[in-house]
Amino acid sequence: MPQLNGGGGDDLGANDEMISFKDEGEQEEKISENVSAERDLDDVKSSLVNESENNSSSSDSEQTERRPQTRAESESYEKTRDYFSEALRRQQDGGFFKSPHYPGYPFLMIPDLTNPYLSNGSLSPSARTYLQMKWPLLDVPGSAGLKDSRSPTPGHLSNKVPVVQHAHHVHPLTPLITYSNDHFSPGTPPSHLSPEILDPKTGIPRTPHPSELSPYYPLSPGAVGSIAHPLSWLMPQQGQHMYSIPPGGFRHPYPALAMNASMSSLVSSRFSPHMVTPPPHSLHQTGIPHPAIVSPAIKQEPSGDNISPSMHARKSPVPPKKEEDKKPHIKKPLNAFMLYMKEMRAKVVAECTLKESAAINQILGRRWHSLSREEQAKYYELARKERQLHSQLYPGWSARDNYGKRKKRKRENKPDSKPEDFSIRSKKQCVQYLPSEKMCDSPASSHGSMLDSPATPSAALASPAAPAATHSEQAQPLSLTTKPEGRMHHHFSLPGKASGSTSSSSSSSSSSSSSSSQPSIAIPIGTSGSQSNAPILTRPIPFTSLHPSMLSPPSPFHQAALHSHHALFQSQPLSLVTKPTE
DNA sequence: ACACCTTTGAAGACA
DNA sequence: TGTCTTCAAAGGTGT
Repeated sequence: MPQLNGGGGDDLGANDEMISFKDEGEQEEKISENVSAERDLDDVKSSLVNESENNSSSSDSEQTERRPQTRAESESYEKTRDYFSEALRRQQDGGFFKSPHYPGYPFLMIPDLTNPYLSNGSLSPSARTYLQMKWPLLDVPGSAGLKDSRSPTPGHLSNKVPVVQHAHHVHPLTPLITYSNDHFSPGTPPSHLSPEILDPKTGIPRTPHPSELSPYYPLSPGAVGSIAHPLSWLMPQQGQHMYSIPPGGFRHPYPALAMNASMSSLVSSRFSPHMVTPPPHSLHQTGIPHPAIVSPAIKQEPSGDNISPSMHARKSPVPPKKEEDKKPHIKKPLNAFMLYMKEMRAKVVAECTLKESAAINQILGRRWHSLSREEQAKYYELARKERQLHSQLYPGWSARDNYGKRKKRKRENKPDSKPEDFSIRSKKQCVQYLPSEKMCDSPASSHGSMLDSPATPSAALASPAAPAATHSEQAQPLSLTTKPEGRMHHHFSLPGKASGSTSSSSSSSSSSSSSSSQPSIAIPIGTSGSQSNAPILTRPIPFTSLHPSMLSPPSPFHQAALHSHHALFQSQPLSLVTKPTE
């Protein structure tokens, strides 16, 4: 990731981005994790699909739409996918995208001007903010989705549908690749089969000029050709928009909303006339708003966003005069973790039966730490671009503008906070949020601040300074096992109430309300100290988690120990604490 | 209806 | 400068 910083004049504060350090052992552990987890995950996914078929029609259609219907199809699909994956690799090697900084992002996002900035995924497909260009022929299952696109599937009408993905050869970012096939209109040629884009004026397919790929970002020129579009990250995977817009569309009350030529050309160049319907609210290209804009009226009102684009077209929006008075809510640009979270949420949801975002986020946080530095760097870079784009769109915007927009987030003064508690900082609480019955992964110990890295992600990559910390435990294969096994004796099995001592001591009683009903084993381990929330382990505690080496860069000795330790735990698939061993 | 929960990171506020 | 707070996403849960 040489372009991460490169002194490229990033004036957006990207230089202070931190990347959690992961030692080398984690890489191979991750590989092992993926390999070992894939089988289990596939099984679980299958079961999840079966469940979902009975549970939710939307989920059903989503799942069936993306998954092979039969075993024969599945096998064929697997083979085909492998084949194309290989082809993809060759293609990448061939330099189709030269020196891909983001080998996992072989897609282009197509903004959809129809209704690009609705706030949630409960929208029709046309409301998608960006469509994704996929690698040619890579997206085999997508064709299935494509053929079904004629009938609006609930899959893109709801963002709550877990999207099952195959774990094989799945880059952490691939959800973005596979999710939006059905957003190509039925009559549209399979745009994703070709990297070419359509001229917005003529509609003639043409090959995108490299300069068009990312004219937003003058910096990191090396990434321009490889990163499809920074705005692609504004397009969540489940038909959800990263930002919202007022139902009446944007009227760019702020001069900042007027995009400069390069921006508009970039956006417009992404559009296929087949895919873009006339803007229902006379949205000019130069008026393309950043989806961060959210009308205060609808910001907290998902239902209000569910107005279909057609409705927008039909009924005249709210008198613009009124909205001019209101200052639209410009959301903060997403940070790296948020980008990661948006992307991986569906996958985690699909892998687990968890639905609660709090629990999912714990898993995501853990996975975030288990990411390799390179992988994290991608998100840091994209977050940086996100911020830059945001700043370009809204030069005068400040995060302070959003202060107070939310109603009282946290209880500032927790009456029960104990002085000796490591949760002195009131921000976070040590709560084992994951229901023990459904736990598919234990939350990560939060040691982000502990993993202080050099000033830039790239620097972080070059000179890891973070401790080995709990990554050995973090990199445990994601297991969805729900039945206790013999391995259980490896960890500090405690009665379910044992967590009470931990959570009660480190968290407010109120905060544990959601998890109190399902007590899970929570064992605090060595904490970062700088991070407020105490890590809760619900797995066998790796000795490295407690080892002093976690507080310092691993020495070769420690690395060797870690490796052996990793091997040990790799041979033992993560046993989840599903119920107290009693 | 709305806040909470949970995660990390960015940015602002404040001492 | 360092610490703390707020917000960004998400969606189930609780009030």
